[in-house]
Parts: sequence; C-alpha cells; structure tokens
Amino acid sequence: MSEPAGGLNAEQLGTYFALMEVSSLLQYAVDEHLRADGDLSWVQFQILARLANAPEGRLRMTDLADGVVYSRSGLTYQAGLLDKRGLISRSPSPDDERSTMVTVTDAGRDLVAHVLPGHVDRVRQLLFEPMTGTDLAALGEVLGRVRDHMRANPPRSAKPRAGRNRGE
Amino acid sequence: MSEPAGGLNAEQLGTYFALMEVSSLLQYAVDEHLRADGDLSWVQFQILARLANAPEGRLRMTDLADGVVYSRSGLTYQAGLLDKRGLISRSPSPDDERSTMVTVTDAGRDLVAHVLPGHVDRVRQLLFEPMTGTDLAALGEVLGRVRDHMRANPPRSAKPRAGRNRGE
DNA sequence: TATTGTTATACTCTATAACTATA
DNA sequence: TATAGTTATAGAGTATAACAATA
Repeated sequence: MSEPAGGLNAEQLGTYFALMEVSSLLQYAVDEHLRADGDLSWVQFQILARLANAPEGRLRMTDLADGVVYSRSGLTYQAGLLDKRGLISRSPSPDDERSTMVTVTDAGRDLVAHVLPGHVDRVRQLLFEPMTGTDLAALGEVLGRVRDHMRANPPRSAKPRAGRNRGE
Repeated sequence: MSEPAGGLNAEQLGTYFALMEVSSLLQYAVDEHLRADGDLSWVQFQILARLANAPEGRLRMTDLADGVVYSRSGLTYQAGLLDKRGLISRSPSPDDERSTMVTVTDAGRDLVAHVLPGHVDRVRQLLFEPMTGTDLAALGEVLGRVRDHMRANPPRSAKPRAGRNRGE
C-alpha cells in the first residue's frame, strides 16, 4: 500500500480499495436484509426499484439491462423469476414488435414498499451515519461525475454482439 | 428518486445509488481485464494482492477471509484453485496447529506484478480521471471513515458459527 | 467446549452461443 | 443485415452443514 504501484499513488490506491471495500460490505449487508425480508436478491430489488420509479412502471428489457449492470440473458433469467412470482409482467411492445415491455405489478410495488424501510435503514446506518452534510454533498457530487464518466466510456456495456470490440 | 423514501433524502438516495453503480461498473471493468490478462477473478486478485502486501507474504486463512469479504468455505475453494496453479502455498502454522498459513509463491508475486500495471491503468482511467486532487482527498477521507465504521459494526462478518446471532 | 480449516452437497447465478422474430 | 429477446447449456461461485483436529 505504500509504493506508487505503476500509476496510482498511495492515496489513490487507498481510496480505490476503500471504495471497493465499502461497496462490498454495504452490498452484503443490504443483500442479507433483502433476502430475509422479501426473498429478493440485490439485483432483483434493483430491477423492481427501477421499474417502480419509471414513468408508468414499465421499461423495455434492453433499457433495463442497460440500467442495471447486467447481461441480457441474465436479465431474462431474473425477469423469469420475478414473473413467476407475479412481481412483474411482460408483454410485447406496441411500437416495436421485437421489444418486450416489463411492468411492475401491484404485488411488485407492494413488495418494494414493504422492503424499502428496512433497506433504507441499513444504508443510513452503515453508509451515512458517519458522514456530515458536507461529506455527503461532496461524495454525491464526485460519484455522480464519475458515474457519468464511466457510462460515457462504456466499460462493459460494450454490446456482446455488435461485432466491433471482440478483442480475441 | 424524489420522495424521501423512508429515511433517506433524495441526495442520500442518489449518492447511495451512485456509489453502488460506480463500484459495480468499476469491478466489471477490472474483472474483465484481470481475467484476460492473468486468468484471475477479482477475488483471486485481492487474495494475492493482500498476501503480496503482508509482512512476509503470508497470512492465516481466517485473517485472509476476514480481510476479503468472504466466507471460509469460499476462501478454501479459492485457495484451492490458487494452490493448484502454484500461486500460493499452504502449510500448518507453527504457533497454532489448527491454523493454516497461506503464502504467496514467486509465481504468485510475478503474476500480480504482471497484471498490476494494466489493472491500475483501468482504475485510473475510469475512477480517477474525472477527479481533482481535492476530490480525491475528500473521497479518500470519507470512504476510509465509512469503512472503519462498517468494520466496527460487523455487518456480515458476524461469525457463521459463534452461536449467538442465529436469528432462527 | 470453542476455534480453525476442509469437504460434500446443493443451489444460484452468469456467460456464451444458437435461435426466432421483427425492423 | 441489424436488433430484441429467449433458450439451452455449461461452468463458476457460494453457502450450509457436517466433519476432523487442535486449543
């Protein structure tokens, strides 16, 4: 942790590791709660939460996969599970017959509402408790900027098929 | 993202999601590189890196599992893989016959050294490029504090066996 | 009795590629 | 031909519980 390993100084390296450690610990804690309280994985919760926040509770499969950091087949698998449980429904898009629109059902919204308080509680306790208002503002601003930067240079959303960047 | 969902205001919620999104995107990018360049998963790299940074390149299994966010059986599995590839070696501890000491081999160190430049390069490009020095200092300070806070209130390191918090 | 580590097992998840259908 | 989504398959990873050995 002390030598300038290649291109990052000690401060950068430490920050990088702290970021990964914090998010990892947070995700474990949150995942644990979601499973216990709503039998949901972190990814499933994200899917439902995004849908619940979407204009009419509906999104295209592709947009959903793009939002959540996920492969298409992975999303199909998860959507299948959520569908089976009646938390979402899928139907062909009227505009584009190829597309599938995913919609949160009332049961899905209820489940999110049921799980959210405890979820938010953990996040506050673990992540925000040791932060001041200034910390929060700074953190939010920087992370938002970094996220936009990462989204701009698609790091893994590089389409699995669009045959251009298959390195090998 | 607008209503004060239970206990977090919009700013907190946005920061929370940004944190998870950033770490998720970063991990995918880094993982991709590690696999391509060294046939290592993110967890395996972490194990090797921690060992390479340890006093004599050696740590107890338990300490290693505790450092990496991992279950014991999971670590045994990963250690088995790394052992098979000759990247680490395991031997009973002289002090405590129950313990196993894990040591990085020269091959393990070489692999870390081989992979590190490209690894660090991705991190710099994705995470640090859009940051100023002030951002970095603030981020590092806050995240370090949060990590210590999380480690203090063991969120998932709650020992699997130590029979006290088995809720059911 | 408590702790360290391993193993066996069962399961979840994920990615790849092949496939269908529509644009 | 390109895009949206599904499916089949195969593999990696993870957790649980049972186990053996030492403290």
